[in-house]
Amino acid sequence: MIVVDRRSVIPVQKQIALQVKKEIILGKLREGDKLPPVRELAQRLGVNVNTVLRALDDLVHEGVLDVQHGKGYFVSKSEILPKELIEELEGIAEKLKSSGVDRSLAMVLLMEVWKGE
Amino acid sequence: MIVVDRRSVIPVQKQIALQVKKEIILGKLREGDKLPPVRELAQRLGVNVNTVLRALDDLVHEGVLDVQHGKGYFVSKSEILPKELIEELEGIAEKLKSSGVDRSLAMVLLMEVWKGE
DNA sequence: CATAGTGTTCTACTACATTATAACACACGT
DNA sequence: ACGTGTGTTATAATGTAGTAGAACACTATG
Repeated sequence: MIVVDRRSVIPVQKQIALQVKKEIILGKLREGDKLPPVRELAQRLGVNVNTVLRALDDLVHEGVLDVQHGKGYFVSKSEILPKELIEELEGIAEKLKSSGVDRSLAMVLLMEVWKGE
Repeated sequence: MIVVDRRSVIPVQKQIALQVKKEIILGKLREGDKLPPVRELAQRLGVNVNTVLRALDDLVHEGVLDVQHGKGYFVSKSEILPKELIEELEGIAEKLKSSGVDRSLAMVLLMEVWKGE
């Protein structure tokens, strides 16, 4: 399920790109799958077609999607994340919330601990 | 250590606010501690004074900081995060990286798993 | 070859984060 | 009372994300 949060500080364009990648890594979108038409996506998300277009173009440049003029956007590669990792993440999310950490702060902490790359 | 990433899609203003909160929750800034002068912070971070000011004002409104005209900004409340949680986060960060997940995608996954709030 | 479904490009407009610069206001030590 | 260090406010200029709307181009199907 792809959604955008208009209150977020993260540009809608980036949110869409990241959400598509998320769907892929969670295995909900698989190699070869066709994405909905850009106009439909735009309407569903309540954003402009151009915004969707720019998001998907970024993913094409990254090699995640594949586009065919007149046909549509397709998933070109998919690496699925182990389910255990997701569960582990869920556990940590709960603990952080219990400690009074909110979404944004959780992200910063994860980044603080990321190091490298 | 507070830093801003100019390439990030997250507004500098927000980055600064989040970084200060991070320093507090990690225990590096404690209740009553005085922050560096806004001009000094601005120079150190390579941003404009106004930007620092807006970031800190947000934190004042949140009740995290306390400001005294002519004196400075002070930490007004501090809740420190358990060290085990940090270590747990570090562990999962490593695993995610091994699975080819990058910074941005890691954030999206964390948010996906967050639910509620 | 006509039509419907798709992606593509362009231009104009708006909103907002950020910068730059300056002037103003409060606190404290001398 | 002054000067230095601090926060505060205001204005103008710039850059980028996002919107809106239209026209264009490719693909498949009948």
